[in-house]
Amino acid sequence: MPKRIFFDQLRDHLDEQVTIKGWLYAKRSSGKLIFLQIRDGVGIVQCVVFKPEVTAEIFSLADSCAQESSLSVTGLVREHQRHKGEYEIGVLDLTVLHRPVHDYPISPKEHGVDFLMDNRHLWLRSLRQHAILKIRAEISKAIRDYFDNHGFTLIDAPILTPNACEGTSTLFETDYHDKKAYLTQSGQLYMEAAAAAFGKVYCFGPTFRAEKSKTRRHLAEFWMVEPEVSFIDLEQDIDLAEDFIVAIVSRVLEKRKSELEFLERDLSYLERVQKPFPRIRYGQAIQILEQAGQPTEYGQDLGGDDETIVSNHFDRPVVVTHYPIEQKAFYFKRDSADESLALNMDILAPEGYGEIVGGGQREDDLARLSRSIDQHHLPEDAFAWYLDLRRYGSFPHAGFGLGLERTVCWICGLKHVRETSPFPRMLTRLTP
RNA sequence: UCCGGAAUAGCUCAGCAGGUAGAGCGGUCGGCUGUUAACCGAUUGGUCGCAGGUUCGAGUCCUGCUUCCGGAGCCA
Repeated sequence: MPKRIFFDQLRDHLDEQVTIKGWLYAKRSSGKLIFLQIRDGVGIVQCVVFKPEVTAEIFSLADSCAQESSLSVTGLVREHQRHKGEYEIGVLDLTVLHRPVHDYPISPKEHGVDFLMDNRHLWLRSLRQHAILKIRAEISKAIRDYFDNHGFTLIDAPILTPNACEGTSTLFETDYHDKKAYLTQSGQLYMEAAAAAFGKVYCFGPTFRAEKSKTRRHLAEFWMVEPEVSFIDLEQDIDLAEDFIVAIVSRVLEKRKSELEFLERDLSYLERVQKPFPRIRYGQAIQILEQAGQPTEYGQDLGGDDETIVSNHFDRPVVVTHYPIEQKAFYFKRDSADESLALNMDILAPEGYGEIVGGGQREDDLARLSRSIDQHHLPEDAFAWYLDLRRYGSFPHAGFGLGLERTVCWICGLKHVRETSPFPRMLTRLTP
């Protein structure tokens, strides 16, 4: 039997006999011809069974295969008769490795979201999900490559934590040898410790939010990358985030263009993602909202609609800085020019995709940080180790967090983050 | 938690003013030598989400519940 090859190797085996293994994606037949669309995890190839070219047994075997049967096919690689540059296989031999015990639930026609999510383990086999998750994998790799190539050290943050990192969101509670523990919602505080040890660090892993959020932008479990850099200020933090986002987008455009095109993504939006990003202050965002006839009171946080209006004013991601300090988490440093403002920044993705980055400069003064913990009604003893970072060689530092799924959602141009995760965990879904 | 919407065949849906349930797809059988969500013919398929109520009669009207969807708040 000829060597088994994958579909991206077909061009190297033109006019040769090969064996491929995969699953039957679709079948069309026409009397003496059967077209088997077979997926092998890499791609899809058309296998043509022509009655005069195979035994009667092979022909009826091909005719009897149901969707998602696993198959081994041996045949001749040739150019597709209708589509130049594509390859097909003229079948000579066929083995059915497994026949589905029931009809495959996902037909080529339309399905509802709930049904598809119930069948997420099978839905992953579809071309659309394949394209999205290939892009997700590319973005994950681009994230690692960017930081690894810029002098950062990967420091894995713990998943199980004793207390809230930020104290605002609800946490998933679990039992830890008769004590309470919580699933992390951010690795940031640990990254601050690591930044003092390694200078430039990042963590990249799953985080958890138990909020009762039920929107297109929320998951209960999502991946976040959080760089933290010693001796930089807010401006340099924004420079980093900007350079980083441009790098990710250009990598996907370079490596996953065919997937983006399959998803019918308008690439011009992504090609416009170049430095510099517009930078506005929270106060200016409020003005934009007023002019747009969507007045938001100064001091209020920007809602989802507000973010969309603001981001629609620009053709690329927009950086919004200097929010009122009361709105932000306890660890942000105040602006020395106006103590009511935080040295923070959010980056809003274009086209209404909302906040993909949140970050800023951290409070590095022991007394001020201690007071802030107090003002936020947080237990100071839980943050004793964190305050130590301000006791022993305190240093200005800044960082940010970027949500992987929201970034994938934006780059792919999807309507909902649930398709960006292989097995999304949401308010109403823990399975499969 | 709040506001809005939905639940009918395996899937996606239709079912008007209450009168005993329908299409497409899928499955099955048959036809076709180039199909691309193939096509053509036949066929299979239902506790109308659950529990009450109104009525001679409820998929349809009313009440409660459940589940899901969209959004708000919160956030990445």
